[in-house]
Amino acid sequence: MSVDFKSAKGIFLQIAENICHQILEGRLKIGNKIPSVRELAAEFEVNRNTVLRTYALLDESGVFENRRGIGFFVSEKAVEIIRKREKEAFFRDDLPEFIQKIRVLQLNETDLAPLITIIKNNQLYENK
Amino acid sequence: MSVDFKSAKGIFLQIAENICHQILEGRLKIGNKIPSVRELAAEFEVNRNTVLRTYALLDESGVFENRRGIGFFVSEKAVEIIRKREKEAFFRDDLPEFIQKIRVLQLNETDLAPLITIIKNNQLYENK
Amino acid sequence: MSVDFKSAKGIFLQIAENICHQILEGRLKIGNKIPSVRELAAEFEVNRNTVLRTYALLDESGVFENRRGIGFFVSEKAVEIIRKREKEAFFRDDLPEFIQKIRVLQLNETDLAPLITIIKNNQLYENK
Amino acid sequence: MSVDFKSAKGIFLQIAENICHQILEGRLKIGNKIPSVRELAAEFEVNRNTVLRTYALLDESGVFENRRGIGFFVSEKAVEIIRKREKEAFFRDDLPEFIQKIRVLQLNETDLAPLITIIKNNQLYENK
DNA sequence: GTGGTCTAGACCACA
DNA sequence: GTGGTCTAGACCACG
Repeated sequence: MSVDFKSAKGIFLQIAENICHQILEGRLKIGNKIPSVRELAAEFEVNRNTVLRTYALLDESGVFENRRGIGFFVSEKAVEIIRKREKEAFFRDDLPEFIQKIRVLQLNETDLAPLITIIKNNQLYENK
Repeated sequence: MSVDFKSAKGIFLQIAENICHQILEGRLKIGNKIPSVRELAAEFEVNRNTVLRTYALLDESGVFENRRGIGFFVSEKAVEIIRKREKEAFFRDDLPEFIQKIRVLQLNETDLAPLITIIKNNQLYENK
Repeated sequence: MSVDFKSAKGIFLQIAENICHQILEGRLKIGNKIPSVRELAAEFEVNRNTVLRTYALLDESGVFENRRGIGFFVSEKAVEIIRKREKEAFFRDDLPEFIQKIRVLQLNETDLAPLITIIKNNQLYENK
Repeated sequence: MSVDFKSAKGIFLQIAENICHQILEGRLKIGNKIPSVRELAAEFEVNRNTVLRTYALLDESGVFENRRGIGFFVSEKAVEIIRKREKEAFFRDDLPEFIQKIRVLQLNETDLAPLITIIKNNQLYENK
């Protein structure tokens, strides 16, 4: 659990992604208490305000719930909200850009064989 | 041919990509003279400094050739350089990130059908 | 009887309002003993300190009377005090702000029909 | 144009409201450039970050549009968005709370005469 | 010049 | 103890 201070992505966003992935993977479950702002700031060796910004973001978007004077908790709809948000972003931004690149670079089935394998594996996985 | 002023990507980068893609697709050929900074600035409705920055970038990466007092031209190795650079970036950054997202979102063949079609079409294209 | 942990209003204030309204509506009468701090804390599922703060507030504003070693009681002037305080606050703060919003949003008789009905019903109520 | 440093409402929110009202009243029109963060900070005698927060808020909610390196502008849908947001908040929060208060205080037509007059005037205003 | 991020530290209300 | 706001100032990319 660490942060890339050199990345183009803001630290507060990296922390947000980190937390969201923990929720998606079930390491943080619905209703769980999130570490306090001060705790997480210490863990990531980051300023308190940076973590606060992450939490405010996740609070606004409905992933967190805030109980006054107690702290933040994983909201009931957290998984749903995260998955929906990421899916929308994927089909709106990532996929078109990716397609544009393979077109421009004229990449073929051979170049992208591992990608195709992975897509088919996801399929199998789901059918189990 | 336009620019997204709201995008997270720098405008000078958007213009650079635009020009590189024109070169890859053969709309701008080796040896062609590049429009002057002020022309392109007018076309994109953008500050001249922004275009200047794009040109400096493409010049120093070897895509452009600067003939003093005359202007910029598409360098001989432009296509080669661009393709190499973009291909490297694709396999180093874009593809792993894309695969990661597919995994997290558990997308299957059906979700990504259009993508697969495009990859196969690229294959055909190349066999011609 | 419950509390909104997400509200912007402090929880101790929500509880205070709740109690005051019970007094105004006659569900808690003058001279009645107030439940102990720990009882109320259990009922609202709230920290004892929070209830303590509510009681301190109502005590110092004269709504409660503290009989040492016994507990808190609804003071003789409770109804009078609450009504006066809330009325003042209403005409000083709430009403002007409400009018301001009606103006900005250009709300008309139709939009506010339920409100007008309620005001007229209050009239009838009083004439009985 | 000033800010109440003692108010319970955060400064950044007061500034946001201030700007939204200017837009609703037509003093700031669609497409107008907003003063830079630094300018407004100086005007309100407030820290740059505070104004930045206001602008980020209005940007996210679609009231502002951000052109990289140039500044913020009043978005096309600004009026629509503000009006919609305020109307929803009014009917969801303010109106029920207001009704609750006039019920508890048993206020009648006489007490609220000025309010009723204003509602009827809004009606007339609209019919013109 | 523009906005955007981060830090450090003070001060506050609330539980 | 919790989060929330504000300040002051540094540093960055972009136009």
